[in-house]
Amino acid sequence: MDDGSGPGDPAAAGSRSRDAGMTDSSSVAPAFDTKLYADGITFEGEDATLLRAIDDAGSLNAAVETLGRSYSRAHKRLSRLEEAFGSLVVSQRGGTGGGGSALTDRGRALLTRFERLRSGLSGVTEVAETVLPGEVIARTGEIATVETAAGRLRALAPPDAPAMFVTIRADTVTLQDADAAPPAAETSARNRFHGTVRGVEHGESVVTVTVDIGADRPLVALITDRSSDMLDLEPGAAVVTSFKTTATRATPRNPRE
Amino acid sequence: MDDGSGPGDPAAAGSRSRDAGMTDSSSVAPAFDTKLYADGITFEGEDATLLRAIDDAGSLNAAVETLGRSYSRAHKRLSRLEEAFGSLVVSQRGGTGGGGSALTDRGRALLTRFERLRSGLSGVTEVAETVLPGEVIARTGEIATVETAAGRLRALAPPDAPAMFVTIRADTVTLQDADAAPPAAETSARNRFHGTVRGVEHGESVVTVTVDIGADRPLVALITDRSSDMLDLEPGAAVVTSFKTTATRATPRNPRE
DNA sequence: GAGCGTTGTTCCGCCATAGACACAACGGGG
DNA sequence: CCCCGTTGTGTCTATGGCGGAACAACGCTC
Repeated sequence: MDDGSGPGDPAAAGSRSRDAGMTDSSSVAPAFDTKLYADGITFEGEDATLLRAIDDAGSLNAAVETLGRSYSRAHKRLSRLEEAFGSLVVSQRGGTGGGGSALTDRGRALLTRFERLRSGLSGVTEVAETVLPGEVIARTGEIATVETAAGRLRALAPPDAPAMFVTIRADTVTLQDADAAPPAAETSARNRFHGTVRGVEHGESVVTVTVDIGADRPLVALITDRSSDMLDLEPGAAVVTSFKTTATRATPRNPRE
Repeated sequence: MDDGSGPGDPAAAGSRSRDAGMTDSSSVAPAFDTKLYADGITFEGEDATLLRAIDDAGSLNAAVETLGRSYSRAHKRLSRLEEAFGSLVVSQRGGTGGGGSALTDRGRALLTRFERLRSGLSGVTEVAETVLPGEVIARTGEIATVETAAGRLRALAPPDAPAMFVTIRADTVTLQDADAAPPAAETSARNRFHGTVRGVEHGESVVTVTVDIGADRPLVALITDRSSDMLDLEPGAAVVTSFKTTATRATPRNPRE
């Protein structure tokens, strides 16, 4: 089951135009399936909803009823999952109400583990990012130095590709006051660019700031409104942007992209 | 197709013990499927490998031959994909060698977009993280203040859950010299904890540092060896750890976990 | 002891998916 | 002009997954 766009419809992730697809390149939305692998099978979205339904309903029968699935299949699936993941549900046959099923601690833990992973993955698809084209000019191990329009930066990069896209997640970008910017030496070395604020877009309690750093596309930073107030950000303001190299990733690109 | 563990076998992501599954809770490995959604269908891992094979082989026929798939199915799949994503391949019927197929710029761009997404998602499953249990004590919009064993921190959190797990990705944690730690006011406000280095594990050009910050589990930070040298990190050293609240996510947990 | 609703297990059949196969169209090369 | 290998299209078939149904076992309640 697709759970790549948070709860509900995968189409909800990006605003798409229904008509085209031919011309509008922005109509393709990133998505993903969350999985937990063990021993040979993977615990997926459908399995998570099944466990949740059992937890709610108190019986496998009632669970598959509400989900519109078949009992036999769900039971088999549960058996296979328990071979790999251990006991997930305890079932009583006979007794009050005819019996029932309930999640074990392990089953409940697996469910929260799944949700935790899903939350982390959803960050990749939901958070804005800026991608800068560049060329690798040096490399030490898994870290490459990439020359971009904004300047040189260091990022995790796969080997053997001279042309790269560097993608910088907005939630990893830190903004600092341009005047009081501390010297780079006394913190963990980081990618650091001076820029001027282009736009400030307020969310509920979070602010998306676009900063011109000399590239053709601005750097996007996601910070709390509290931070935004402290730095009193407004268009035209000078800021220092910084982001860790271990948090930015480069991927190969076609040289003429 | 499963691509949640990088290229190849999904089992490669975590070292698992083949025998159990019953007792070893760490034998479950996170994984994912990368998807690009457009108009009604999703471009998935299989589609990506098909496009790559076409790009390599120069013809759809040779591509499906090397992949062991059927021509008819691959052709139909391509047609459906192109309805949603636009022209992905150009094909010539007849001519030298009987004809052939090649990727369009759009097709190649879709491929790199897919790979870029996959790279970002793989960061979630590959990078170490520390998860701290805690209780929500305040909330403003999508940001919650969570009380943990290490102290209070702020994180993105779903509504309506008092008990939370806060997960902090190692690549979002910044280390600073404890002596020269700048005041928190002049940067974007961040979660900040004093701690002492417990372990330093060297990778190829990257260092994993575990820092005791007062919780029962240490905070894990992933920094470059260059940064590690500058801070001259070693067990027992005092450091200041900091991480952005927009980069840390909280997920509901069972109160007794 | 009968009734009830659940678990646990098996078997059957439907249907969607994918491979296998066939065949026309195409266009350069020998 | 024929040959070739590819594209493009349709059809047949096998397989796997899933729903549906049937039935025994179970244990509390009445």
